[in-house]
Amino acid sequence: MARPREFDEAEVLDSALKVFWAKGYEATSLADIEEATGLGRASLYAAFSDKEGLFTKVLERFDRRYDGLDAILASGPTVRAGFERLFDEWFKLNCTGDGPRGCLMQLAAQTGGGDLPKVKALIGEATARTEGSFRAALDRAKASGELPPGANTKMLARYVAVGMQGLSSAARAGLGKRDLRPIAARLVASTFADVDHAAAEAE
Amino acid sequence: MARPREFDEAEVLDSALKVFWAKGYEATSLADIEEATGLGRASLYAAFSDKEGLFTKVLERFDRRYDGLDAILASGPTVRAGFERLFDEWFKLNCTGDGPRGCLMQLAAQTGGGDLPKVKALIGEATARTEGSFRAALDRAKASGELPPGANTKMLARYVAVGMQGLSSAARAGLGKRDLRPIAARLVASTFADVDHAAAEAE
DNA sequence: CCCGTTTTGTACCGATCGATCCAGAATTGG
DNA sequence: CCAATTCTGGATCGATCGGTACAAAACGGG
Repeated sequence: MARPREFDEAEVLDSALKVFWAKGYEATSLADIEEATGLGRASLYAAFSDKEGLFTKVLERFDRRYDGLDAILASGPTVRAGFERLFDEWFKLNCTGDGPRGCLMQLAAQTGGGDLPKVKALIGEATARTEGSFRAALDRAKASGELPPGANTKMLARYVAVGMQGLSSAARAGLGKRDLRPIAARLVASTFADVDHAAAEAE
Repeated sequence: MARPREFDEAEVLDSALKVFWAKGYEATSLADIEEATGLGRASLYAAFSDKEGLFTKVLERFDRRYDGLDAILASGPTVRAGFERLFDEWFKLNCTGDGPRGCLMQLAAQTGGGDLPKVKALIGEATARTEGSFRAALDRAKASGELPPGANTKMLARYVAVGMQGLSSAARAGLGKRDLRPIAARLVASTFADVDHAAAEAE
């Protein structure tokens, strides 16, 4: 009944994603996006009302990359093995391929449109979801005896999440999988270890 | 012999620091800086040639906040206690007061002027210095028996540094000292603990 | 007291920002 | 073939960007 679109929305979002991922929200201009996507201004604004609207759609799409991670976290023979597999997958997503490194969510949380309310909401939601599934996994570990009964799973979940943010920053700063993998391994190990007891014993 | 300056360079840098710290490099305009410092354009450009020049001076000034940290790291009865004191001080610098939270260096490393060569050099230098002093401290720990002889101090130094980056991100995202202190404590403990042995023993 | 020198306030520069407008191209239903 | 509708390319908008030009203002040396 009318002229059809000449582009695939998913492809456009992927192209825009690369730009935002590489340069951040503020430093990315609509001219950059026009060039990366091949679309004209009018088409962009018709499809995604705003720069902010485009960015939120890009963020939602990026977030979907993590969709399978919860299943991976639950897939291991132990919860700890689940976390190890989770980080393996995380490295595939954020430390390889042609795209930039690190997590776009985390990048956006630091500066990029931190004042944009929708972006802030999306980030908060994603963070809460991540920490929530971490905590659920650690609760399972507590139930199975993999963690001691007194373990503070809320704090430990945040501990892993904060560590992952550190890995993300480091990846963005240029460190590769080779450097970061042992760090991730120790992060996971230290989540399940009685670190204070072990350190006291070592003295 | 000529008209004297009507401003104190250090105060101006501190005012500009707050703006860059809060908004990031790209999102900070010269108009913002004029307003924050009270200076006019001409004075700014006469004193610090560029926006980039101003930012690098600001970064250098920020970096000086960490000057005492190496001494603090070496001040404890044990190396581990030194790290604990270091994080106490780090929290004072990056998690309290009226200023923004988190580390400006880390913020700049993610986006803000990551393409500006001088900024990149400054950040790389600061990172190397931090990891270097961490590693030196861990080597002392190895010599004193606080760490086992086979400990990979280079990796462990990076482990602590990456964890600190995670804390910085989390602080910027809004988490307070109350949330982050136990995480920092576990980070330090896990640096000195034989996490793999301790976790295996727990099973 | 005037001159040389430096700083300061302000107006202004071209470039680019995000966003809008509009005429023409492409499609389907009649 | 026409009408209705949607999409596309390009021109263009006011605002703001970082940076500069310039003249008045504030000093010290002669």
